[in-house]
Amino acid sequence: MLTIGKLGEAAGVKVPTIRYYEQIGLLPEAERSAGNQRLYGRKARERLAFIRHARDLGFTLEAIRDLLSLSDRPDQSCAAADAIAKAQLAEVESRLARLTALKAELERMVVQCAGGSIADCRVIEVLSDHSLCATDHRHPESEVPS
Amino acid sequence: MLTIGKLGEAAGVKVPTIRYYEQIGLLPEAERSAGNQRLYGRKARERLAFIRHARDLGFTLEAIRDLLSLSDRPDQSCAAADAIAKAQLAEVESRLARLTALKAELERMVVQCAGGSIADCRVIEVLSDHSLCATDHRHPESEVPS
DNA sequence: CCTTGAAGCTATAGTTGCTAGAGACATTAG
DNA sequence: CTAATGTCTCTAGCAACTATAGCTTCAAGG
Repeated sequence: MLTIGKLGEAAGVKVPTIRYYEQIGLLPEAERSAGNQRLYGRKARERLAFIRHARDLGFTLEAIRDLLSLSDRPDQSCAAADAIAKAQLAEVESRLARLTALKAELERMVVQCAGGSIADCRVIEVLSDHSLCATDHRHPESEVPS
Repeated sequence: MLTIGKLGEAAGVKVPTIRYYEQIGLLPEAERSAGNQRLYGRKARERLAFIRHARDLGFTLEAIRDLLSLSDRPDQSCAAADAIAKAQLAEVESRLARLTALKAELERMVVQCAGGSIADCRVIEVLSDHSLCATDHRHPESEVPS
């Protein structure tokens, strides 16, 4: 049995994050020692590793909640899990596309900056005037996931 | 002079967002009409367009605050603005790299899912066991901007 | 056995960048 | 003139944590 600190170290998750996951019901309430400290066994370790890995892959906690409840029913169809993963893939692809466009525009901005004074700064200028953007494209919705 | 609604429409920014920008000091306090409604002139329009454009390019509000205060002093060196833009570019590039890796992994997960039952689901399996990832790479820090 | 320092506990509040709601007043179209 | 928007302020909520305060428990050294 591991204490919360050891578990966090093992899984690469910070201690308050583990407590947070318990609080929102993503992890079950941990067993407690005589002195009221949380103790974790193999199952909790595996569940946390699952969560961590899915977070690394960009799944939201909501999606992870769904995936976890699916993995608790191994006899059912895999379609739902597949759908969640596909949605996540689509999301990642769309973010990639947006970021790629942003990168191009930022690069142009930075390259054109001759290092003079603010008055001639391309960076400020481009930001001030959208029409100075390379093409007449409208900007992507936003680079930050909604 | 525009009302807040017209301004928002013109700039592609929602009304509460404009009020929020004013509240956090990104926009100056607006003039008011006799009936206490906000009124905006050319300068406010330009400033909001600047903010909107910078947000579209992924700059944080903090970075935008800096860029705005730079653009208010047109005689100074452009180096600071350049540095902010370069930092943003680096951030975007790193996110791109991470997302590209995620995409590859998600694609593998999805492709390998044969559509059987959860017990054989690659999606769940890969999430459960990091060692099933294609290579022995450690995952990127996180795909979500910190 | 006792002390000290690290690690754990709870609870609350802060972060970023908004968004949504309530309830009241202002403006405008018909 | 009335009804429908639009705007006002204020507060609370979202994701996914992170940080703080003030306490208790635990493990190791003297």
